[in-house]
Amino acid sequence: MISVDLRSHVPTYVQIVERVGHLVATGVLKPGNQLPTVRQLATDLRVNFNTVARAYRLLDEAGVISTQQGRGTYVLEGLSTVQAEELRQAALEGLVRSFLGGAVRMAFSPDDVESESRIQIERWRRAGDPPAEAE
Amino acid sequence: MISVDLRSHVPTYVQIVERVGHLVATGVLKPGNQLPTVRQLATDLRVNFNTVARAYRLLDEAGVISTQQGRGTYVLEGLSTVQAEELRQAALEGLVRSFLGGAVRMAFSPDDVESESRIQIERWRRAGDPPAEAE
Amino acid sequence: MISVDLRSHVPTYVQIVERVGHLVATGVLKPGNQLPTVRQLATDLRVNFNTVARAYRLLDEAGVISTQQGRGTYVLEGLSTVQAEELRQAALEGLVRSFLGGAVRMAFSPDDVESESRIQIERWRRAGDPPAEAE
Amino acid sequence: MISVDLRSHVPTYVQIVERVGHLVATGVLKPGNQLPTVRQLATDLRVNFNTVARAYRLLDEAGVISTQQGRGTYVLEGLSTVQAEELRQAALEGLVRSFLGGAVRMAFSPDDVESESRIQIERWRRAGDPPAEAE
DNA sequence: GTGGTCTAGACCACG
DNA sequence: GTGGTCTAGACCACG
Repeated sequence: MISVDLRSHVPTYVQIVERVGHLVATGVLKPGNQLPTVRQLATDLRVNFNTVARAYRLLDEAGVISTQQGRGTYVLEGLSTVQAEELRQAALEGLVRSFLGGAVRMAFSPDDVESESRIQIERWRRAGDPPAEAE
Repeated sequence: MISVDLRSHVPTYVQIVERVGHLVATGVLKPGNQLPTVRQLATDLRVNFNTVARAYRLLDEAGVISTQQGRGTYVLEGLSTVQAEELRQAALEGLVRSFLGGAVRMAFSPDDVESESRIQIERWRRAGDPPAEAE
Repeated sequence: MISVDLRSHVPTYVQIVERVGHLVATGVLKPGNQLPTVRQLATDLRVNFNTVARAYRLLDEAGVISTQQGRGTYVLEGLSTVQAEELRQAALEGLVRSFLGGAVRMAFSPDDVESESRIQIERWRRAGDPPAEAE
Repeated sequence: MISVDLRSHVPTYVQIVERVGHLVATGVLKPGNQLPTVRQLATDLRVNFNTVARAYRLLDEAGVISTQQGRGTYVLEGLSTVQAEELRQAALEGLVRSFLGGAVRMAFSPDDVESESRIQIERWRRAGDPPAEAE
């Protein structure tokens, strides 16, 4: 259910945060559900347990999950669907902002950006996957 | 003419590449024009010598400028408007790809992405500037 | 009569020690009274058997209760009101010491600490409950 | 200027966060000042550099310092004395809240707590140091 | 069994 | 030179 791409330049622990955050936000993981243990997920993903622990710690600080010493890690009860949706929306807005920030620094116009985005999103829709990122 | 924001999380050398690339692409820097020396620009921007050197090396490899040992650095003569436009287009495509890659990792749908992009680009068009990136 | 908050960051076994110690100190549990068995209390509180066992062991070591193999666990006969008060006093002193230790590590002055304590204790007196701890 | 107690049960990285936060809050470290490098401070404190890095990361997330890849770590320019004071005040309030929370769980009265606090703070004032925490 | 802290050390990105 | 990421593994606290 959770997978990471070790060759990506996005740190492994960030990928885990994104994946788990997504599963919670979309309701695949429901409030109260136990997450895989730190060591179990580390084994599954073939990464070090510290890497998973770091991701879980960030998710805990973000109020998405609740870590209980010696008992395990659980999706936070208090997180309503509304809140989950808000987290997701905030993440999307941040993503777009940082994208447009890069475009502005390179002096692209809104028209440039809109047209190229339209093309690639359309390709993504058809292919089921977006064009691969350059290495 | 070239400025960088040291507090930004975008690496300094990337900012320099973007700025110079932009100045060339928009014709502010014309073929044959001499760029400031690495040492001069490093002093002006108050950044490390190696940082500017790395940016110039990347621009050289991209065929935007030509570094001539002992003579200085020049905007490439041979760079036609067409080529400049191609470089610019490639940069834009890369930007969009990396944006969509992030969206996929967080499992947003093409619709999600399209609608949020549309909103923020529209805001950018009206304001002249896009929403600020988070710190 | 005994309850714990699993979401609190205070370890479960510490909460049990505190609760039982309190019930004894205030005379709700009197010398000779039998405590629930480890297994019974663990079931009631929905916590691990070992957690209750650890709490009972600490209470035993502190001379508050007496665990008699195969017979059950009892509030100590020999515990006079005076002794109970001494235990209570020792607990309070430990609490204050650890509080002031934290303040010193963060370099607060006695004046800082005294004034903030005064404010919150006053609020507690009026409200019947002190300000909630952060999650 | 920064010291830690490796025998304390308070994690080393938390102690570093507290110390540095304090130095900033009291103006000993001023906005723009560079902090010791991660590796340097680790050597000085005789702890692993990862432990220091973790503390710096937390301070960065808290908006106290600014970490600049390859350049070093600096006290954040934007942090006004007012903000620093607010951070400090919030820390003190949290400390007192968690102290009173413990007292309530053990069923002490406001009077109990006030009187014991008064005694130990007075001792601290006279001795220059508060009573040592139990091991 | 489950998570937390810490170390020693490799390798990398940025300057 | 400076910070970041990751690993392998020890040892601990809590359950």
